[in-house]
Amino acid sequence: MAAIQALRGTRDILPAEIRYWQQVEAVARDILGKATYQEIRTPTFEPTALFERGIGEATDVVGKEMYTFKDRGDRSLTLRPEGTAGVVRSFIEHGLGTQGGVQRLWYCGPMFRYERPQAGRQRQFHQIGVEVLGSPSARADAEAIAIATDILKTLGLKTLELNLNSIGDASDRDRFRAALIDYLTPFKDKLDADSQDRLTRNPLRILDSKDEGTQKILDQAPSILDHLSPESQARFEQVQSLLSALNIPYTLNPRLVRGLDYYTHTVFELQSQDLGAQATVCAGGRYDGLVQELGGAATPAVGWAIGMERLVILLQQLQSLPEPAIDFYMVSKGEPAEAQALVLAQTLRQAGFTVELDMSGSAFGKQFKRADRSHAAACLILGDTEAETQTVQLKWLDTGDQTAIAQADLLTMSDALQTRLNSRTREA
RNA sequence: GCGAGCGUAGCCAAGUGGUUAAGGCAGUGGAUUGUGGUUCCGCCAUUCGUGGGUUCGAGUCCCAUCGUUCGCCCCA
Repeated sequence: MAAIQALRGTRDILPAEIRYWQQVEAVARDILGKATYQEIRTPTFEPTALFERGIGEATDVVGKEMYTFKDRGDRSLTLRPEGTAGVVRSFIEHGLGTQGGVQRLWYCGPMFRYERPQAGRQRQFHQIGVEVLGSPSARADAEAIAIATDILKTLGLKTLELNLNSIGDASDRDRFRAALIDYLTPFKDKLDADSQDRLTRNPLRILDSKDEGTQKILDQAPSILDHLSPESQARFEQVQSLLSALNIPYTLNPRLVRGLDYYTHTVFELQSQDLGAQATVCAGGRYDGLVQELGGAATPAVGWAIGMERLVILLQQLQSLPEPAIDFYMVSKGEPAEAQALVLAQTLRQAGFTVELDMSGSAFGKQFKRADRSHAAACLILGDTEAETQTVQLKWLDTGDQTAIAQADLLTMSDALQTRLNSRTREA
């Protein structure tokens, strides 16, 4: 019978890889905690209407990438394709904005989009993201970006490029859209097919077309930055000067536009040269209209999301994380000894040591071979003789030193054992 | 959704239509019946993602299907 395999676009994260995920989560948790961001967990499925209204019905994500289905109560559900809509729904539903002040929230978890899988792009993928709700200040944009770069830099990524743009507010964009259409229409026949199609549907998206011919035409196109209102422009300049004050280098990219409808003003992407076509590791921006769009009080907000799979790919290129260290490898043979070894292993674990118990029942020689391969600091050995005398042999694997210890004394020696273990770690 | 490449063991692979499917790593048994790292010997794919077809003969050619990789699209 054929074995059942993981679905297309889904994958298992095996123990050898999970260490990287845990490292990312630990670093993010620490940095976000220090900036007083609080974790929030929202459901992985939501009413379909939430994403249709939040992300925009005309977007590709909503139009052709959502996992949407009817449940047994005939409700239309969708597996979340991104994190922001759910967090905003929760923010409104629980009145998190009514306490005044700014809500700094972060989340992590799986997202779902029905796309053709590629390296760094799965159908179930994972994001870690933040949402800052309630501040219109440019400082909120700069703080959010600073925290993202801080997390990535702490993880060891030094070569990411920060692309920055402002797409202004709705009326800025209306004016720009008209100017862009005026400019592009005479060139319509020379644009690539996708861009021709977008000229009426979503002309801003033409700006980030990868087609060379289209890019050439765009060289002379009007820039969004020339169509910002004085207020939007001042706001964007403030974001830039704050980033400079934070010593965060960035590249102005007037052609950076986002595929989700809710963005306003600041948009940004952090990209790597080492990921192929899926280069964006972290992206986000301001979304001042979304809370109101979803039925809440008008609330300015900014956020971003990191693609975990892409980040982990980069980390694996960068460094190899060691296997977790084992303090003691428990070798035992013979029925009473094996029982005592189990009890002793539990006692040591409760005292804080990491103990691997060999349950193979194979010859001592084999068990020592495995002990060696486990890179444990020391072996604890129990055979018939030790079982009878209630002792245990302690053998340090680096020097080969071996001494007999009464089982009852092992815990009272734990400080000395810990000292010896620590000195070994320092040498290694 | 579109285009192209690739699927041989847990991993890396050789194999270019001719009969027993190299090799390495890992694993495992023994030399070594209570003491590791080296070494030596043995075992480890009735079968090449799956299903059809062509052929006297298919891992090798053809078709379909599934998976994967790269690009487009999209996006984190």
